[in-house]
Amino acid sequence: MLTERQLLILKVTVDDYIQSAQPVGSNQLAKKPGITSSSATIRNELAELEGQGYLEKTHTSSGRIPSQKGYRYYVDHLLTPNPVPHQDIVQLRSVFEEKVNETEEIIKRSAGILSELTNYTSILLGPDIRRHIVKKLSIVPLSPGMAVAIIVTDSGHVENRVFSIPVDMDPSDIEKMVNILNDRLIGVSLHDLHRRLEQETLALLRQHIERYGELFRTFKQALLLPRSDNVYYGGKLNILKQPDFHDIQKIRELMDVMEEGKHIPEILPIGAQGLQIRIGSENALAAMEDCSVITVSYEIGDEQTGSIAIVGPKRMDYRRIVSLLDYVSSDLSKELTRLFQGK
Amino acid sequence: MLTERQLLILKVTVDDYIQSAQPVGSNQLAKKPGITSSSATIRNELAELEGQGYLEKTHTSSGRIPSQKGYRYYVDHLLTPNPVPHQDIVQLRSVFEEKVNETEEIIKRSAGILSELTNYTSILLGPDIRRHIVKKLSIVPLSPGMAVAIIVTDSGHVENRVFSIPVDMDPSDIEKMVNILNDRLIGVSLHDLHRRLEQETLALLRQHIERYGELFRTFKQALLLPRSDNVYYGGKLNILKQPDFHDIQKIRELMDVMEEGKHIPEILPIGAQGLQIRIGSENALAAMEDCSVITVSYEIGDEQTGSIAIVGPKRMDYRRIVSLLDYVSSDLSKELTRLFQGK
DNA sequence: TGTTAGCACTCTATTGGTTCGAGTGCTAAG
DNA sequence: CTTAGCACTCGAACCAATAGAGTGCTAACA
Repeated sequence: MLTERQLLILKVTVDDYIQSAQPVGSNQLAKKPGITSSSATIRNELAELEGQGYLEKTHTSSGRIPSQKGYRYYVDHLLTPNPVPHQDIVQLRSVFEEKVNETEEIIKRSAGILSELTNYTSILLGPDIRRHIVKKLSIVPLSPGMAVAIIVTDSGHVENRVFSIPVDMDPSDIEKMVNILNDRLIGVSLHDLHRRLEQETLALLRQHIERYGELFRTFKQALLLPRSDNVYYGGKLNILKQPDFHDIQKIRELMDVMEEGKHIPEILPIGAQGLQIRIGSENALAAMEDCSVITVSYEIGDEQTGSIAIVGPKRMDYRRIVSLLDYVSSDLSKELTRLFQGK
Repeated sequence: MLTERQLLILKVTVDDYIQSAQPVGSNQLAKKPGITSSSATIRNELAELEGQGYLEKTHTSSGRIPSQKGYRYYVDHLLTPNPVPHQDIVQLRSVFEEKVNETEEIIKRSAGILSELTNYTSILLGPDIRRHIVKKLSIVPLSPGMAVAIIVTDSGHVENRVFSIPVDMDPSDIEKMVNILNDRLIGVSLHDLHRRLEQETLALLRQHIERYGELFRTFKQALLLPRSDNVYYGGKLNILKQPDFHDIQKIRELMDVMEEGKHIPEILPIGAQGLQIRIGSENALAAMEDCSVITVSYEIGDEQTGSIAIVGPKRMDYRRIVSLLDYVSSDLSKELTRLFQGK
């Protein structure tokens, strides 16, 4: 195990490397405030830390950099929280100062601010819209063969799809259908919508509407494609600011992974509570083996949850980001719950 | 002016450079089919073309690369169209084969395919939504103090905003308001909506609804923010594939410009009809001085227009892209008009 | 026994010199 | 007007030498 002095040296080494991105040597460390030993002693300790796998050398006579194990130990045991600066708080709070009412918009803007503040990339995951409850359904005819279906949920989220209807459909039939749908489906979650649609309304529709078949089929199909995702990125380009990423090939792989929100399950530990840190190869994706991801969950009301993540180089400023995410998580939980609680 | 042989040499030089990204020398050119002169003659002609500003050297003893003027001459006078390959057509047509009915979705997917096909970045601009016509308005109460306003347009586009309402609002008053709004505003364009809202409905609302003031104010405000933009990008990351862009700083500037759809007016010649090519510094933005942008407009019905653009390096494959955009433009015009004409 | 000064050693990064090759411009002959 | 020939230029690649930062080890010291 590690002595007090070794812990100190490990911590200072990681801190310094996080700050400078340069391998750190014994002389440099000896000069740091808080360290009293001479460079020779430090050299011995560094050798020991390297022997135990916490540090690495880039080449035989270079300074040390933290290994994966070193970072892991650092975040698990050596991380001292530091308060979020007032300035950051002001900027984060600005999201709530403008009168923005949509959950989605708030989350989106938070992502932007978070990435600006950190110079890393942020990923915010909104609450699972499938748990939202149908508040109202409507169908608006557009042209003889087309109509748009609209679903409003209790959160104020609006889903809409254009679908085709029989050309000579009687408008009153559409109205009847909307009435039946609303009668039966208000209060149902989006998750259950499709099933309930079939179970509860099909028979009724058959009973009251001529030529319900074609209409019902395209309508059902329209609702099937769950298109909109609720992932918001901030500062995807910040990757380009990090000196750690100089290989254009690597950058491309990384941005590719983040491009379409397709790999979210692999990037974020969904469902995990509280704060999670994944360092380097702890990430599921090969493209992210040089990255660290810090994730924290937040809650809206008692049921719904979302995630906030920061993606940066392994050499990211863990201390700052952890504090920041802690703050944002509780702030977002509080404000979104407040916005939501009136339901 | 230029002789026949000079024109030939200029064309072959540009073609070769577009293909190889390497400065092209006299020996190389002499070997090309279609060129009969010796390398010495070609050297003389190259010197002449350089003298007239069509070609440049990267250093004293290098081969030639096209100058801005050279590219300009090339696209204006030397571009011979080549038919769009069957394979590309198949891929482009696939957008219309799936039953996607939303204009926006079609445009979005076209952007994706176009970028895949070209390995450049595509920007598609949808028709100006402000010209769309209101088909239906509705207000759905969410919670005591909140409601969501929904506007459906004739194109099937749905705009929605959450806004606050007086907490003890009478539900029947909201219904009245919706009736008045629909009565007066259906058929109005989104562009005129705000003005007409005030002119035509305010007096009526005052007459029929208690405490219309607060409701009307927040409703109006909600409709004011014209949030959603109708710009779709495809393959933003393709920039990273181009060997011309190796400087990470440049890449960042470029991606920055394209990030938020903020600089669209500067990137695209909006309103221009037909095909436009902007080469290098002909672009308005400094970040794009190493890029070329090829733009083509398309029409939906007789009134609405949009733009399709491809952004690539100056050394882009003008011939291929021009043909491709010509095709896509007419195809998109045709299909979207068809989708739309039933109105 | 733990700490430290001193020193030889290692490895990188930088610099300058050399060579190789592709390409040019010019001249003179065809 | 065209072309062969040749001297010249410049970048890229390679190599050696050097400086500098850092290490590991040994021996002296508290």
